[in-house]
Amino acid sequence: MNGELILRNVANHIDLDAEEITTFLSMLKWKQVKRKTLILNSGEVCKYISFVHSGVLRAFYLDNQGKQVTVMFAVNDWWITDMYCFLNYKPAMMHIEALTDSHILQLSKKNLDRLLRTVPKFEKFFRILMQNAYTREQLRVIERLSLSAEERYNRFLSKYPHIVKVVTQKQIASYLGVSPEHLSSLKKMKDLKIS
Amino acid sequence: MNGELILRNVANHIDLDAEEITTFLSMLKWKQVKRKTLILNSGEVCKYISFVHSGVLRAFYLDNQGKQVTVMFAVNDWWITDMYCFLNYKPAMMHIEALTDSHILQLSKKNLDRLLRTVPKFEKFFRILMQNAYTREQLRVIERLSLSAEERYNRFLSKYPHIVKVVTQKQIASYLGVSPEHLSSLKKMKDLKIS
DNA sequence: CGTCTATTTGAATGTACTCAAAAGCGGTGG
DNA sequence: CCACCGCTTTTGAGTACATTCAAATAGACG
Repeated sequence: MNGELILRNVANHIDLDAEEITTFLSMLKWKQVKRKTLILNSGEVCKYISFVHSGVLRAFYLDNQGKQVTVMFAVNDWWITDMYCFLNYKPAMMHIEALTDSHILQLSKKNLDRLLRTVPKFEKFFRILMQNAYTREQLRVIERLSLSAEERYNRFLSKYPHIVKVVTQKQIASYLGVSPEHLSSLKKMKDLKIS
Repeated sequence: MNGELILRNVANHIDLDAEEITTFLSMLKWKQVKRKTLILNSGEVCKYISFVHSGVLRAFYLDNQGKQVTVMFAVNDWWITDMYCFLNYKPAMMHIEALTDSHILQLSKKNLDRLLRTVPKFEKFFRILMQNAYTREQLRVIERLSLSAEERYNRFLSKYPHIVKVVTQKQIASYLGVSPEHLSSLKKMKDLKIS
């Protein structure tokens, strides 16, 4: 329960001196959340970007038929927020829920702006964060457009084995864009092939 | 044929003094490309990020069945590259072609790195560029997962009317993830509804 | 003007969805 | 500690949406 993990996360991309570390840490708010808690509700302003120290969170969008669309999962050492709404002070489109009891560190938009002004190095850090998020999301688009449901499922399994262990199949289905029933039948076909 | 457009693009997010402007411009390479030219081929290292001064470009991915998947369009005042491969010196996954005769300004990875070191303000500029790219791509994922082909087509029409005018229907189909035949029939159904 | 590609049209096919019901699993309270 | 409850997963049938293939038409470019 200290800031080591997040500091290492930052240190992957930029070097901070002791004072900058203090400034940064002072802007973060520790939060402990229980399983099934929503840390963000659609409609409310998304004030924070959250770093997951431990646990698993999920962002999802409720479409107009009430279906949950899983936008992202976040396990420890990941950042999560409704980025568009966070950056633009807009009401959130997404919900963010804890899938397990979790410890998170929250940085408010105000503190982020202050941080970027006072410690410009963080511009670089967030540039890289955004770069990675962008290229990951672009790859997801490409895979959605060029791969079958089965291939997408296999890639998910090999890319995020640690996530597979901790989320339900229904949630994976809604991330991949297939119905849970169909995902179930894909799994069955896979088993038949093996045996 | 001067740097006004790109300087205004940059000035939207950061303020540069005369010297910084000179430095920046000196790192750019003007290029004139004819319709149907590939400025990037899949497999070759993606050396440049390109700013479109005039014309229309398209990035696409060739899937293992030889089908073209349109990753993005870029009209004037937009940036385009195979971001992942550009940033990581990897062989490109995409092709980038000019759909019309175009004027572009190219910034090499080396110059970008140098620019970020010598004019740190550009960290902010590229952070914002990446932010916008990320949130746009995330919205695309959400729309792909929650909207029907018809709705996605309608959103494309209203969001990118200027692009609709200059690209073929087949290319739009491959951006939206539907077959060109099906997009054609969607259009027909729309016409019937109106009349 | 001729050629090449895009678009349209229609038929047959397939992939994935919806709906309904049964089985499995985990968490909770008695 | 066990029994029950609720949610997830599985299974199957029927359906819908979108694809593939083939052929005709229309448009764009040299």
